[in-house]
Amino acid sequence: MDLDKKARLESKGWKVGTVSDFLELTPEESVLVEIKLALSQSLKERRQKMMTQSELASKMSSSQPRIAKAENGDASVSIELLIRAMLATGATPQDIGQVIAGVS
Amino acid sequence: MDLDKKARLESKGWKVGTVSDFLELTPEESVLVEIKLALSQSLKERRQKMMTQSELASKMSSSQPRIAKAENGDASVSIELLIRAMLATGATPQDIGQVIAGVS
DNA sequence: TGTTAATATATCAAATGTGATATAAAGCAA
DNA sequence: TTGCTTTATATCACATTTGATATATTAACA
Repeated sequence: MDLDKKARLESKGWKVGTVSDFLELTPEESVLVEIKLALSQSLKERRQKMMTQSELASKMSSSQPRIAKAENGDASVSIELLIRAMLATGATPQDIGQVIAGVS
Repeated sequence: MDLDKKARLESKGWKVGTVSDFLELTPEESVLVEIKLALSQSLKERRQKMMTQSELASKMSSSQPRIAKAENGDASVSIELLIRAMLATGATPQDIGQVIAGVS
């Protein structure tokens, strides 16, 4: 993973620390972050095709700002919320499984 | 979903309410619970083949009681923890994706 | 039986994630 | 430009999830 990716992660609140700290992320930690980012991206693509962030938010009783963070890979968003949002766009477990399986 | 399944969920802390409340769970909510249970089961099977709950807990700086809850589908366990635990058993994103895709 | 390892249950303070609100910024058409 | 819609950012009180600890239960076996 290059420094641009590191910078992108840091700007979203991911605590990747210094370069050496970053390189010391365990594979498990890295994979978890990558899973979250993959879900974020997929969510954004799906949602944009069919509704606004506000519409999705009310469908799942969340808030537009939280959807914005979810789609931007903000570190404060749980996988749980990402999956709930995917489901609210009509994604099936198969769709979600495929996104996760596509990581790494 | 039958009443036995409802009883099983309730005993683990899932707030499924009365029968009518239970039947009014949205498909999204049901699928989310099923994803969690599928991950729990897969985690238990994988972990049992290679280590104790305590060993897994220290691998991922969690605690043995939390692993027990994760494996028993307790409602207090997040998908995040379930996935972290799966990764700690050596599961790949493909493995995890397959478990989720197998739901429903 | 008794002893030990493994797992399950209970409790709790601290950390993390949450929706709500306000508001700023960006996009886009008239 | 002006309006209007959508998305992004900031803040915060509240709820959920957390690891830790203690302890109870179960399992396996001498």
